[in-house]
Amino acid sequence: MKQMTIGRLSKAAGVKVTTIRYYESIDLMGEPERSTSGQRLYGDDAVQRLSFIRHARDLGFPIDSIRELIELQHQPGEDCAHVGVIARRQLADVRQKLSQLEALEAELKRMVSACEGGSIATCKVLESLGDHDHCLDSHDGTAVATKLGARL
Amino acid sequence: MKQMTIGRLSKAAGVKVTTIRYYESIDLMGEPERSTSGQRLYGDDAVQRLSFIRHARDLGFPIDSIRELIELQHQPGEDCAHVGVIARRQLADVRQKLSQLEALEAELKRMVSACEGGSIATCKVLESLGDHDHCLDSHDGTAVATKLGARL
DNA sequence: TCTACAGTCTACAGCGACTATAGAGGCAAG
DNA sequence: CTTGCCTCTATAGTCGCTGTAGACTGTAGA
Repeated sequence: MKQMTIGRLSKAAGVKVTTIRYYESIDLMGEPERSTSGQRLYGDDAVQRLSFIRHARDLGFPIDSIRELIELQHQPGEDCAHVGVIARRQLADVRQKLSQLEALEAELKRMVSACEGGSIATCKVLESLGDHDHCLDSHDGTAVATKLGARL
Repeated sequence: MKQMTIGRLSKAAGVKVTTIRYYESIDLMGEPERSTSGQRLYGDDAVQRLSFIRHARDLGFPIDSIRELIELQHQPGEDCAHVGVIARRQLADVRQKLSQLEALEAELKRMVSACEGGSIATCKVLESLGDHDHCLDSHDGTAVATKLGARL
């Protein structure tokens, strides 16, 4: 099989068609050839590249990091220290999110198990949420969850 | 102190001024009174409500859940079962994200420690990313990280 | 009173990484 | 030829804010 349509590429790499087109629009995937009727045609190299992107996204690498990694890939002679930096940055990011999520888990668990039914008026969950002085965050005005959701 | 400006409310609840106005625009915070010159004026109840919102956001509750919780708060006679459902849903969400992040952490750690320097051509990190058959995800075409980032 | 300067106002664009929708045209099997 | 899926472009929406521009207001010191 020499050339495949976007749908086949999509299945081969496990990335949605619309996402592939999106990647093309942000220059993460190069522009493919086109059939006479204008349909995109890809070779096997596209599967490789897209799988790479997908795997990196699965690991939470932001698009810009993936762009860097792909550029580095194309300079096989260079030292891979830079790659290590990017990967460790990502690992640190994941670990930070992990510890924040663990704190969230603990508080939610506590809240949920404190609730033994009854009326809204005495609900421990709402009480706990309304509690003004809680423990989770430094007071910089940004929600923990916001930080968590920002990337990854 | 009877009435406070948005800046004071911001400090009292630990939520940015712009965010408060945003909450107003999406009807999460009601419209406050205004001074003759048009500045927003809040009472202490606003601090309560905003702190509640902030705490819930810190725990990753999506805005829509918070809206539900606030509505429930205003029906003190009702049973709090619904509150429990919302909280447990959030807890389940957090736990799912935790387990995905743990898997990410493991793979990233493996990748990073496999890299002992050298040239790009032999870099284990890139090799690992390029590896077509990896283990993380079911093949539904959505990146794990996407799911993680979606909410929370 | 004048002058800084911080705070507030509205309206709208931008972020990241897609997803969804509309409306049109293409392609292969029956 | 028709059915039905695939592909095309372009645009708007998602979530939860954040940032910007440009104008006005409120307060404290000289």
